[in-house]
Amino acid sequence: MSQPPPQNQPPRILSLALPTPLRRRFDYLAPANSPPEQDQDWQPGQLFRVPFGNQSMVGLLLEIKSHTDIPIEKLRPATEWLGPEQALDDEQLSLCLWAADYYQCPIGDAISTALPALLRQGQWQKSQHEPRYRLTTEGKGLPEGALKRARKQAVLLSALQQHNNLSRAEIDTLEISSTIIKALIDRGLIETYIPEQTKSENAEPFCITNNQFLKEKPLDLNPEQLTALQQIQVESFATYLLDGTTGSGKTEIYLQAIERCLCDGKQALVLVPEIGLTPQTLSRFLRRFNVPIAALHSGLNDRERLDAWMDAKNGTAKIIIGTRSAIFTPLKNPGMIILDEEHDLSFKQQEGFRYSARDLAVVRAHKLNIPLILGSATPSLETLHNAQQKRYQHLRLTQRAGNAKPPQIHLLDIRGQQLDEGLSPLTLDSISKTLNRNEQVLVFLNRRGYAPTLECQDCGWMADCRYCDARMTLHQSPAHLHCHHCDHQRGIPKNCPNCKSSRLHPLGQGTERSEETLRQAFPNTPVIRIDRDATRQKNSLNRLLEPVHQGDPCILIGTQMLAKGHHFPNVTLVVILDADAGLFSTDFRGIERMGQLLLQVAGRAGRAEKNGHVIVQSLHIDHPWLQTLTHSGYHAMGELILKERLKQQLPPFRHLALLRAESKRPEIALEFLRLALSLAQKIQPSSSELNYLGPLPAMMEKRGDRFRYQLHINSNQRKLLQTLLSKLALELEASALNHRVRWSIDVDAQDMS
DNA sequence: AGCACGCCGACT
DNA sequence: GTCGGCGTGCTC
Repeated sequence: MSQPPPQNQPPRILSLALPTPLRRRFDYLAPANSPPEQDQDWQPGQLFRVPFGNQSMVGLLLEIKSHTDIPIEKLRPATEWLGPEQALDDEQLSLCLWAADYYQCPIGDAISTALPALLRQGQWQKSQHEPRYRLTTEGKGLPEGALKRARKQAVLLSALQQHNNLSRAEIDTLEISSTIIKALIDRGLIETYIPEQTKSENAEPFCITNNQFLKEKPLDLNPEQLTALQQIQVESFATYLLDGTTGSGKTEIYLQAIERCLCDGKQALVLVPEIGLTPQTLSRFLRRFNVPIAALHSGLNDRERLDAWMDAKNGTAKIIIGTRSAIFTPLKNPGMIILDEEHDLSFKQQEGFRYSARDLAVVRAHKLNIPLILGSATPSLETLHNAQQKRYQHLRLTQRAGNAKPPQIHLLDIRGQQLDEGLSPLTLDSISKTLNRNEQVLVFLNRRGYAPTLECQDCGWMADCRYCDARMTLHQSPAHLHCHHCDHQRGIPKNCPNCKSSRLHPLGQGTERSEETLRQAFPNTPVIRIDRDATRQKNSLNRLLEPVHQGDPCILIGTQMLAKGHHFPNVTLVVILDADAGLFSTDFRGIERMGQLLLQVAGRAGRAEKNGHVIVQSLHIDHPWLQTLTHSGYHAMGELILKERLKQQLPPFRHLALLRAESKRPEIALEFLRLALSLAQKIQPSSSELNYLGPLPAMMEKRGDRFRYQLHINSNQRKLLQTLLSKLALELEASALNHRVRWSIDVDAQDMS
């Protein structure tokens, strides 16, 4: 096919990214006995199998070079070229390289995050139409522990219960032979099927409009929505902040913007927070559009994920909906990126490759020259600041769609009040009145378990975690003490370990306890608890919420799981039990978080025709931020906090990176950070442009039996910070302490804990 | 990260 | 006498 390469050409050296935490690229010679003309087809983004130490790995080609700094005798030939298909196209690769550089992460880590697991292992084979195995209805109805005597059959059944469906190759990894499979098929417990592509629900288009992509008529927009939609230019890059209160119809604007994108023959990439990708969210897209939609959610197995990825890559899928990592999805005809609830913390990965999908969305949209829409009712201060600086176009929606009015927020002073297990008499009275009107109540308490701790009433002892600087939470069902920071669990002591007293009592309120109290106070009303413990089983959230959607009077009690994405049209009263938790946080973002959470929860009230009320119980109702938030709204509070941040030179006015270190031995972690500081000072002495703070203990110094410290590095120039961090990371990696501590760099850290 | 090599305690 | 603890060093 191509010309043979000229003679006497210097050796071609393959520079690869490998899945190791080393901040290096690895150079290899061409695979032995590869036909010489083949290297004409080699391109960055392709995969090669290579020997690494005494193991074999799949690496991604970054560059073909004729020269290397590594002594030539150390180079080993690659084992095998895995073919002309690019695992990452040029655009994705450049995004990964940018991100690895910006977030100070080894290139291999970044690429591993961007690739579906099967690709990472070099398993390309497309299996879109390969048959898969799944349980039949009969197989699903089988009680646990059935088939005791047929061990292998039981293994396959439980694997299918866990993964929904498996391919032949996946079954083979369980070392299960085809006779076993056949036996189960013969017994009618499992069956094969050909997986279909994700299609829109019931394929016949409704076609009310003359638009072939729609099967449902778009909703009418109010003037505000119309203005916002008209300002969104689909032809070129711009970032839009779609800033609208809960229920103001942001989703409808997304849908109509996507419609324009589809008409241009382009794809839309939609990112939602981790908990946001509920079946309801997805079904709204499926109802509206008559095009293939790929959903990248956590329930997919490796094969399904790869298939969805391939659909996006070859352009079959027109709309791609996914969570954080979906920002790396390949797009054949990219037309638009939408990122909903942009303030949500789940867009920032908190470990390993600590990227922000929101910030990468800006970078990617810019490179692709396509629009990006960031949506939120409570935008992060970074984003508000960018909007103020005119880097983002600020589109405001202030009216609620339909006739819904914004909920009224009442601050309720609970100082000196006789509380019934955390509920004030006035609160109980309001709940009662609401229920009598046949309406529903939502009680928000961001603390699961029965009580935050167990206390001895004689000597003051409290149930501390052995491994953390924290109290163990008391749980009632099942009864145990549980550390929410390290997952350590133990039984509940009968007597105080300190003074042997038997007067051990729960201290404070958790959702379990509030549930109990509310049940006692309102014995004739269903009380439904929603938190991680109550919704552990698959689909239990939907099952629990079913009666709520029926609309009959009930009380919902739960954690922040209730704050996101749900619509409860008949909830007219929201009670926030403990608003003070975020008020005095040591994290400078604590107050911003509290405001967001409070408004997100408040937004659940009164979404239909009925007016909503919000009661915020607080010991500090005079607190200026709480006052501003409730009387003047989120944006006024945002302005206030931004002024404070400017004064203190905190983000978004300065860029902040954290160097974290942890070790079982505190002195080693501290020693590491002191070394880091002295190395850093040599590279970039402190000045007004860039300075250091620390080493400081983390907010929770000991966690999971490790002592944690951090060095804060902040700068007014992103470039300066980045250059310093790159050099520093290399020196730290080469240092003798490298392996003796767990350390990481967190650029634009969101969670300082 | 893995994985090897290497030098000191409690076990068949 | 060995198994195995984790300190140290290397991976193109």
